[in-house]
Amino acid sequence: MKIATWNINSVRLRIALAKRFLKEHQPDAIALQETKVVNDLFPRQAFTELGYVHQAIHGQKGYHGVAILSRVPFRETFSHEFCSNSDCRHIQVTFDNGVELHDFYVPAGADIPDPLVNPKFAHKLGFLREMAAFFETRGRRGDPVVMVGDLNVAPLENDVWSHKQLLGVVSHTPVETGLLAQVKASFDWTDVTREFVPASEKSYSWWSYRASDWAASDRGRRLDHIWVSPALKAAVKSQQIVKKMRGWKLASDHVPVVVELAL
DNA sequence: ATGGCAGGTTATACCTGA
Repeated sequence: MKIATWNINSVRLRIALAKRFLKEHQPDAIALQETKVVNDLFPRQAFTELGYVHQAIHGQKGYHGVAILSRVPFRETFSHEFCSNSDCRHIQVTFDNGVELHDFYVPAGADIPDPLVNPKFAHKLGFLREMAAFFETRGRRGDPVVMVGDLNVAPLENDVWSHKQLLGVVSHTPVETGLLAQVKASFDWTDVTREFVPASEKSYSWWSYRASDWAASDRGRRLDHIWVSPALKAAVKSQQIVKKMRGWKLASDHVPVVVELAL
């Protein structure tokens, strides 16, 4: 079973890129973030035509929005509301093979890394705390569960282009990476990418639009993650961060991450 | 150290992203 995650930064604007990616990589399911569209206007047909006929969509106007598009059936969909906020930032499905997939879009947190003066940063920290509580409360750690999404935190030193220069920058501050570690511990998650890419090696999934030459400056961050529960750790066969897509015309600033599971 | 871009919106400037 192949699962992909991608912050698509507007599903309507990037439908051609989505088609190209799906044809090339043939995932069984793709989890999207930042779809930026209400459910009624979601381009369902484009995905249906490619075989992704099972669709769990949770969107809102203009911002955020998540969706899971799948070629394999799922029997259940659910969205949990975090921080008593109706933002569309989570959706989960349970496939007929028993695998439960969670798709998250964690708040970015804006610029100032101080929850006392920046309510968006406070929201981000609260969201991460609730994620940890959500999985602690869920229990049943023996279940086959996959958690993917734009977590908006680059946890390790080599998940950013300069650890020292980004320690005070939102996405890599100690309070954020500390909380993400708590989320990871809440379900004994395995960070799939780092099972294959050594911690000593740089790894990014996002490059800013603001660089004049994203590839030359290569100031990236690894914000997009695939985690698996202990029951699935042995089933992980490969992972790929599809870096070349950052260079496609009209690219998202995030690229997809793909995991292959022997299921 | 800084500035740099992109997407959406009852738009044509402003908010958000990270």
